[in-house]
Amino acid sequence: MNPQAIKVACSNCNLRELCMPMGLSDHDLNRLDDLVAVRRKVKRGTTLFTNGDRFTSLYAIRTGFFKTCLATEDGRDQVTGFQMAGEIIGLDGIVNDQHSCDAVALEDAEVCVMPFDRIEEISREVTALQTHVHKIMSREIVREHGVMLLLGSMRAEERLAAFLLNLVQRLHARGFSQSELVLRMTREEIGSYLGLKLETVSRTFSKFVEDGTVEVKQRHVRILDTVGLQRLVNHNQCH
Amino acid sequence: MNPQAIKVACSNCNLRELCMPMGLSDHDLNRLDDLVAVRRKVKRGTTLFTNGDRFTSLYAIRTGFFKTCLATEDGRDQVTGFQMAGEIIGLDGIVNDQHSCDAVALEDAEVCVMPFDRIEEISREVTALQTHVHKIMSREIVREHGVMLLLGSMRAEERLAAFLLNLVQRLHARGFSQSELVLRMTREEIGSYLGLKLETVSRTFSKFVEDGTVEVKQRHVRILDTVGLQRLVNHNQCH
DNA sequence: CCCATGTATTGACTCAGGTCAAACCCTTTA
DNA sequence: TAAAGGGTTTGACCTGAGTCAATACATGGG
Repeated sequence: MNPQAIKVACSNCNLRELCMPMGLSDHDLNRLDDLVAVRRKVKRGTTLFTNGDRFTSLYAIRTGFFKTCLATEDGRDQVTGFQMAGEIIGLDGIVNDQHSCDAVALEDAEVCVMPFDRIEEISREVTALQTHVHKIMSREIVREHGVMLLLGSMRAEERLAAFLLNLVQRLHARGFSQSELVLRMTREEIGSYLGLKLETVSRTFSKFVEDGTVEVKQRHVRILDTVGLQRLVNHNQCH
Repeated sequence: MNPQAIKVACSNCNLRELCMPMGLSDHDLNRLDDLVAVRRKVKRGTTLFTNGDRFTSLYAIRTGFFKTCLATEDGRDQVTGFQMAGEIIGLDGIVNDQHSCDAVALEDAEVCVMPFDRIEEISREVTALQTHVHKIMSREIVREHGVMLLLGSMRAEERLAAFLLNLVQRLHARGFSQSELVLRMTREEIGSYLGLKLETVSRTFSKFVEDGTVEVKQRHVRILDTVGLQRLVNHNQCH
């Protein structure tokens, strides 16, 4: 039996409080059960979709960790986000019926494939889903505003602090520690996301360690002074 | 008679090819005529909405020019975009039922107020509108990806070149010149958007003038070498 | 086990863009 | 007409982050 043929259903998924079905009533939840066509496994280092691929579906991450990135012909490469379980990727493809960035698995991952025409169909009937889809897209817009603020006006330390706090907060919402995390991405990928070179990321980590703000052992990070990091982000040097 | 009570209709709006009704059939178009509740005038320098305002509506710009910006308590201020006729603002408010940025008119403006619950209602029945709303949000996400690329990996000249080309291209789609434009915003606002200080924006303009790429007289800009600007954006220094 | 390879750290030096300050220009108001 | 006040330009100088290079560390394959 094809492993992709296993019947999948949102209604008994352990991510339902976090993912697409968030906030739906039990009744509406059942309507969602034919939303997910199949699940798909994505091996570490491979892409779920790439720039130019025809857009057909949104993807809900079940397990694993992704980056999305924009690569230009002239060799620029910008990481536009890191996504974890319960988050939705593929929204970039809607506008032109083709994807405009790459989604790369940073560790072995599994996603729920949700054909977009089915999403539109169901959300015409299930108001709560319609609203939820709108909120997901709006949330992404607001997140990106935050990244613009970060890239446009923060210094290296502030950027890295904001990045760590954001990651740990999202992990905590998934039941992980508030203070410990394992980075799934390289220093270079962090740097790309934050508009810094990998050396600067490394140096800034070292600075935080010197200050006693965090402990770093390779990709394992323990935050010792959350408030200190928050102060860094919220109070720029003029204050 | 209250000027806001004038009956407004998308079906005979001169922006209908560009704005919310884009791509709708005549039949669907008529369904949109009760989408716009009222029009609202916004004087130069005043806000259409600000951070924290309760979200009720999206706004289609009929005339005038806006900036959206994010202000933080500690005095950072990031311009997240500039919007012109036919563009939709307010998408940031959907996710938390309140706006998370300010929309400021840079010149006297008029917008069509579209209550969001009505948008959701109509788009449950008019598939083309549903799709269009999704595309508008996706377009905004993709636009912001582009800004992240700009802020994360471009040098000052490349940023300003990309900015000018983007503006002139959008103006051209509205029937204006491909090579001449009037900036509606200050150097400081351009700088905020591009992650640069106003002095750097000014210097970079001067550099372009020296190179014969553009002519600048105050806020009037004439692009003399579009291809040169495109080369700047597309080929970074390694190539 | 060692070696190869990808990743990370650290140091020395450079430079693009920021900062501070002065001068200028254009518009508005008295 | 002058004075005031945004907004803009330009110069001189400074600094945070980039660049280049050497070294160290970790992991997986043979």
